[in-house]
Amino acid sequence: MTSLPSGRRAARGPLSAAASRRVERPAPLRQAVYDALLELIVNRTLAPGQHLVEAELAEYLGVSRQPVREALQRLQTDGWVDLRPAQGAFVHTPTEEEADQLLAVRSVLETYSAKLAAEHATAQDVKQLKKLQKAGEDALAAADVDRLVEANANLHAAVASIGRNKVLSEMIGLVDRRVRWYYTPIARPRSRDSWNEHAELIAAIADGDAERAGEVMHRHAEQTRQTYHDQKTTEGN
Amino acid sequence: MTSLPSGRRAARGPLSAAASRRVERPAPLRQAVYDALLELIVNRTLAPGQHLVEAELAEYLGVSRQPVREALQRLQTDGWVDLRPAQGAFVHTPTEEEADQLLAVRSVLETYSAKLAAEHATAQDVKQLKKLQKAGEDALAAADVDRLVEANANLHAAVASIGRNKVLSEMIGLVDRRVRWYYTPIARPRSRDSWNEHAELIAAIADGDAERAGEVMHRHAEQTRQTYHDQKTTEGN
DNA sequence: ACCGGCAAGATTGCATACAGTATACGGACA
DNA sequence: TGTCCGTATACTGTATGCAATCTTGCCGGT
Repeated sequence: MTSLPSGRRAARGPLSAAASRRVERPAPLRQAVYDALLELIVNRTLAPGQHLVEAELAEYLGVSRQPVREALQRLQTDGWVDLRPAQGAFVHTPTEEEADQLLAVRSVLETYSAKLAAEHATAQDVKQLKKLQKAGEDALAAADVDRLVEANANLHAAVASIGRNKVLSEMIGLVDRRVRWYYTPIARPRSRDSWNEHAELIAAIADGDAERAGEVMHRHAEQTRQTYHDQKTTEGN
Repeated sequence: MTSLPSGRRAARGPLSAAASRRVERPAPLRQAVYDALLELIVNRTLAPGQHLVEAELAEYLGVSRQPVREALQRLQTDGWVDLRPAQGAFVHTPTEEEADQLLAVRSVLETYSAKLAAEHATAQDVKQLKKLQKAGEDALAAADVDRLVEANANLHAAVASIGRNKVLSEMIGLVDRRVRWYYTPIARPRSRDSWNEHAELIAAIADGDAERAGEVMHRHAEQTRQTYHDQKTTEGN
């Protein structure tokens, strides 16, 4: 793949097949570049610490330096790259300290998110959660790690969105993605426990029991944090 | 003021006066532009909803469109402007809903921050907090609103920084600034109460009592939230 | 052999130029 | 008179160009 799907000039057929009701502003290239680069970072094609040269990325993606610059700057504010003045962009290198801080913040945010979810969840919402839970169970049974990771992310995102606090769920989205990036390379041993906790969580939300939902989520998050920490400290053996 | 202090080409005297030990990379223009624009937004020179034309801002600030664009994009991710594709930037218009969501998130984050502060505070830290508290009391006595607002922000920032969680304190910084922007235009009647709560908070932190510090901060934040809400609902009278 | 200075190449940061889209205005037609 | 359509203008999005700066490697001195 050497260039982006240039959706920019996508010829919109004249009312073709009742498609695209919405006005559909052409998404700026920088967004596509942002997504592409983030993907490359997350899947470690671009390694932590690596120097990202604007011109190279531009050529690789088939665009000019401009959108690349803009994407890199947003990647910086979102914590994925470090931008050193007059030196350029470097893929952010996670430290243990930072990972722990992120896990702590996530724990706090998601605990609150779970409480809100319990307060706001409709029958519809609960149904959706159970569906996501099942997807996770299936992935677990199939031992499909990729699907499991995705199901996990989806479930947490769903809980956040049920809380009806956009600011909160966007924040959780950002933090969560970074945490997973740090966490992924490490063995992920407690899947079974984790999904049991999810079941508990959903039950609490279904009951509208905010206190319990918060408590379960807190335990869940701290469990993860503990696991991460244990992994790290026994790593050198 | 029509142009930025062009620190870029600042002639660095050859080892002049032992100044600048640190390498001191020249701060990119976009950062100066970001600061300038944010100031203009916060002090309402640029009103919510206003269309920000890149060329105008560029001329006003004495730079090209490029750094302005980059600043605007970061202002977007930080929630100060909305960037509509092919239409440009508009100063973000706060909604009541969003304000409440931000207040809720801030409450959660600062509660945690207070707990951390209580766990980590050194004698030095406590001394600093008391100094900030005194600054606030002075401003209160002098009925100096500007200084009071600043003292308030400083105190909260100090508490956050004591917690030794950078991720957390940066987040609080962003959220807090936005909340203050929304909140400021509204009458700020509970200054006295607020600073009494600060005193309680500092006492709890000094005792290293995380539970109590968290509880006080939570009460403090929810109090503010309630005040905001009351103001809003009685506004039309 | 090691250190400091110097020059060449590489890369960023900023400015300018160009292309494409959205909005506003005005005239033709019902 | 009101509405629709076409054109003109304004502004954004992207590309390219230029100057300043950082980095690297080489050379001379010690």
